[in-house]
Amino acid sequence: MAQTNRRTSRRSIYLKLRQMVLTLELPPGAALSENELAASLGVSRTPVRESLILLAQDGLVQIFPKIGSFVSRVDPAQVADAQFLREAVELASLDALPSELDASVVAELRDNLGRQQRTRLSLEEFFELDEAFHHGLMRLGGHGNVWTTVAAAKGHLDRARRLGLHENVSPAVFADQHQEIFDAVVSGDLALARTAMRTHLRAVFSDIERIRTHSPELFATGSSSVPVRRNVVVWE
Amino acid sequence: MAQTNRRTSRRSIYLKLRQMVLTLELPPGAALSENELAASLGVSRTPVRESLILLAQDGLVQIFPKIGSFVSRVDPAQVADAQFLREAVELASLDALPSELDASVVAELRDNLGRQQRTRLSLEEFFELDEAFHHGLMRLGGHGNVWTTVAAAKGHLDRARRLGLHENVSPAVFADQHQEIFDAVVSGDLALARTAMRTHLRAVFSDIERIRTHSPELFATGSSSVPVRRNVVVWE
DNA sequence: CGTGCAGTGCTTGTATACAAGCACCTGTCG
DNA sequence: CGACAGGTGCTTGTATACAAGCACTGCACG
Repeated sequence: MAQTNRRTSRRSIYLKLRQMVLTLELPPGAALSENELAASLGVSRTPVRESLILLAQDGLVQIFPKIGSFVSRVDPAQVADAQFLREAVELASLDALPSELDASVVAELRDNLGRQQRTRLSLEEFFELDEAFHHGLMRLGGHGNVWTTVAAAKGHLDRARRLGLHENVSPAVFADQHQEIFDAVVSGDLALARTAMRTHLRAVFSDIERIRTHSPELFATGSSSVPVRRNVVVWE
Repeated sequence: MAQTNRRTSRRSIYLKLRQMVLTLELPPGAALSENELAASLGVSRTPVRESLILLAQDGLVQIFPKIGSFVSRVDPAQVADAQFLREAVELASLDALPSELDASVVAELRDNLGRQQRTRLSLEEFFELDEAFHHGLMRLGGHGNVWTTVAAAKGHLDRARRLGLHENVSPAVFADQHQEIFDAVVSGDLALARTAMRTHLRAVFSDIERIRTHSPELFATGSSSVPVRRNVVVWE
């Protein structure tokens, strides 16, 4: 979707920061100083600032003029919105599956599922496979590009999911659900595929409330977002 | 969705330019010079530039480093993507309608439909009512916030629609379809509502190919987007 | 006449300087 | 001892200067 594949420092910084936010390396609520980021990245404020503006439009960062920029807390309402959007789009994509599936994509998905079953799998590796799997399913329906929009809108959902998997749930459960969806798709059983997909997506979603009770400080509390100035560190 | 309600010149410029692009006041392919815009708006390049970056992420502007920025041509593929996303989300929203509808929203929609039937209605007025109508329907299903995401993603679709209505199609047809959807919703006939909605959205969509044959220069041609430097005007 | 090549003027990308404002800290005064 | 006022250091917003590069123009040369 994004048109600038040109390599500019703004783009690389944007991707880097976005990755750090989504992986919780930059946790919700963390303060982001344009000056600090610029210094640590070895560039000026300009590209850093422009990256933060993009992240703010993604809803991953909140910018308070003259106060500061912060990694946005996970907003349960936005998580629910992202879930609704994702379910609507992915189910509709299943309905749009052609009778003859693209063999290369099917093979790719099969390979992907094999990797998901590996025992030694880091969280990040699993998420990467998960993303590729769902994206691949939408490509089968001919709407691979729409995944970009869904992916952009589900930032909050992704962070909540990572919180969930940080706890104790094994990715194996989700891997099995992926396999079930895939089997239904290749066998042409659309009704089963829809049911399996819906079950899968909602299983992912249901974990969030549990996490919220565990780590309420990572979630937004209603509408009163409280920006907290980072303590000034004095060196002497 | 956007978090900065603070009044900054960047935000106002962004909204203004976005409006101008969506209303075709800035036609597809038009060159956007940061310097010219800054001069005409009476500000520096910085806020203008940041606005263009936001518009680029929306897919409404293409920025070619060291070459120029241009209002993106209407990409039929992106139009189709937006159509798919919109249909998926709006139909899913109908499925999520509660048994008891919010009376105030229903009244608002009824009033909206009344205005749509007025004879003397400018194109912009109709589009505003159309937006509010579809947004209201999603609010009935409890997913009003998702409309923001859909609205952001359907920039290409909106411009194509405007091109379509610029020709000769009367908004009255669409107004009647809106009425049909609304009647089905309030009567609780979900199946009819779904059918009517799908018919409506696809009717809107079907016009695009016709427009494309009329004004091919407004559409993107495959992948080879050709940025054309604006002729230099010499004053002497 | 055709071709190549430097000049010129625009473009966006980046860096830096200045402006405006919030929050905390601290000293002073009641 | 408490409260208020101003200093201080950070924040982001905006303006400006410089850097790098593309594309066209027009002249020179074969």
